[in-house]
Amino acid sequence: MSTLDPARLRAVYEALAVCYDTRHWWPAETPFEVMIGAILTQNTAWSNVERALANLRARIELTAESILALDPSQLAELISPAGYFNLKACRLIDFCQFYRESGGWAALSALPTEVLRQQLLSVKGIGPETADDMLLYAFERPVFVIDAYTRRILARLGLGRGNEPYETLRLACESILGPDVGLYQEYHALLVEHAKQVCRARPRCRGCALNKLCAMPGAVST
DNA sequence: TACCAGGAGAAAA
DNA sequence: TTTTCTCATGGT
Repeated sequence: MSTLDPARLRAVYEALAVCYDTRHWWPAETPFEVMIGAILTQNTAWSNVERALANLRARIELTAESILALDPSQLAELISPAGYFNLKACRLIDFCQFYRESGGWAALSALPTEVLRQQLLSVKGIGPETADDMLLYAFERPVFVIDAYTRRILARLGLGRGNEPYETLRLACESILGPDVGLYQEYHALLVEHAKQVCRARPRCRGCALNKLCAMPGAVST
């Protein structure tokens, strides 16, 4: 059972929206590049992912065929700034094989959202968060992304326990906010930006965009 | 030097 | 079913 309060969930968005500029938050030239970035950014700061993407762009055109044409060790070397390079090289290859065998962008983007989500999740190395990043930012489907920042901030505000199953939290947020791709993209970006810029340095959110919400009943003041 | 970052999968308990 | 471990570089 979710403890999400609809009014407070919307208030969080409104409070953050006036504080951060998240335009071009997921910078990419193509949807495929978004998907590659989603894999590379697993447990990795975006600044390091940018270096890896720059290395790839300097060497090849960012397509599934070009990545599959690379030698795995060569691919690992190019993406090394993003960390876990051997692991992520395998994941990129697995994903590119899936992408090509599924018929590429045209075929995948024609699938219903839930079917597409299950297909993405069937690829080794793509978990719920990575799949939902792809669905929201590449395929522009109304899927709310739950990441560690989202859990942390919502739990701190008393909008959850912080340990709910991924699907429980995602469906609860989607139910409250309604299917709105633009809102989901913006909300996720705002939560990440807020967590990066304020909450990490100030665990109690004092003086931050969510100051008033942190003081409301149910919020965690640790 | 230690910790964290836009996770996921496998192994162990 | 839940928890722990592994993968690894770069910034603070």
